[in-house]
Amino acid sequence: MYICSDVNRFSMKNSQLYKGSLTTIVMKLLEENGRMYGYEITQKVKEITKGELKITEGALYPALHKLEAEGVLEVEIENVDNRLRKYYKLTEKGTSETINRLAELEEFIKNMQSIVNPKLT
Amino acid sequence: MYICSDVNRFSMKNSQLYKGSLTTIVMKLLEENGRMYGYEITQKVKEITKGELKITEGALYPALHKLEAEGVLEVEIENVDNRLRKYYKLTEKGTSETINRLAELEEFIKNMQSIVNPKLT
DNA sequence: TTATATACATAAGATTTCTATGTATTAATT
DNA sequence: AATTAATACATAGAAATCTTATGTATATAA
Repeated sequence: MYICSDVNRFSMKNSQLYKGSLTTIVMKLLEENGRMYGYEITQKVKEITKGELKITEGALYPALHKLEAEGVLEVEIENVDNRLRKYYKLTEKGTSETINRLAELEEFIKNMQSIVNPKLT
Repeated sequence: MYICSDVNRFSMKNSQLYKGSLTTIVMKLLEENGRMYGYEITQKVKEITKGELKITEGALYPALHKLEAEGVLEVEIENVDNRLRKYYKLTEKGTSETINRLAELEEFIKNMQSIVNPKLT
């Protein structure tokens, strides 16, 4: 019988703000690191944000599959220590898409800062 | 007969990134301006972001109703030029919630910048 | 031997947002 | 005079995304 030991498998209080930013984060990390597999992405994000953002598997894997279906990512399956790994990397299309996404992110951050701190604008 | 003249009533290419930030934006604007009505909020955001972010009515009005139901906002209905206006302002609870939200927003922006620009971290 | 870490997956439900439509008044344009 | 645009609210259906929960499987640490 399978027993699920639910310790730290999920994010707990991820701010609503992160909604909509998952694919941008994934694409940026892949641009930076060449290729990564799903689990590695979750760990990397946790590390970068000092544990503040925990990407859930239920969000990540479907997102990766969608990006692959859209031709943004391509996958290489490997076997490491008898364990399956699916390495993802940006396609050519994905690379140019990432440039757009990062520009959008910069604009977004600028706009949010304008709203939060209208004096500086 | 009613004819809908659909010019500029909706946002067009709002980045996915804005998903999840609507209530934070609304709360911050109300903290800043004391009280505002829905239409005013849409115009203010358009102005602040120089037309880049256009809040849709289909998103805003349900969000305002929900925040009111949660006790974050309270409403004062007024009649101006034969037109209905519903002014919203933060409740006491809403004011303290806003402080939390803005802290979360700062963290979020910091984390997103860490991801985009890992060298500076 | 039990739990944790690694590594994938999907389905149900909740939530949010977009698109489209609806009503109504006033102001501007043609 | 008639039409369009602007002001001001509203809601319903669909789409998209994310959370929660569950499932399978191997390797390692306690």
